[in-house]
Amino acid sequence: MSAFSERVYDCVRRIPKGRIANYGSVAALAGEPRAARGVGYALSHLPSGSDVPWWRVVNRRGAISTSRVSGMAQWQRALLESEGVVFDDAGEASWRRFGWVPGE
DNA sequence: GATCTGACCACCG
DNA sequence: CCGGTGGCCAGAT
Repeated sequence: MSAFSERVYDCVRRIPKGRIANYGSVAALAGEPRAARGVGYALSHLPSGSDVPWWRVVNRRGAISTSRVSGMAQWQRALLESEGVVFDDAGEASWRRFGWVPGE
């Protein structure tokens, strides 16, 4: 694994339960402010048995970005809702309430 | 080793 | 407000 991926996983592990973070923020914390794409890749190929709460990572609008992967969106949404995150009619979580601010 | 692709985002126009 | 473009990372062909 590259150092970047390691940092990404570490940052994602820091996300508190019931909170969400976006790819951009995670990338920034990992040292690459514009590497959101790399974050998506890293999370899409997570090592089996990893303790990384990937489901707490959503897109900039607070919506599920895993729609591209069949079945994933439903799964992720269920996990987040079980942690207390609420999605509105647009399928977006209230960033103001659940958004994780690094350093909190 | 070049090119494409993918759970994306910021920056212009 | 919407659309195009560039930029980042890692794996696949």
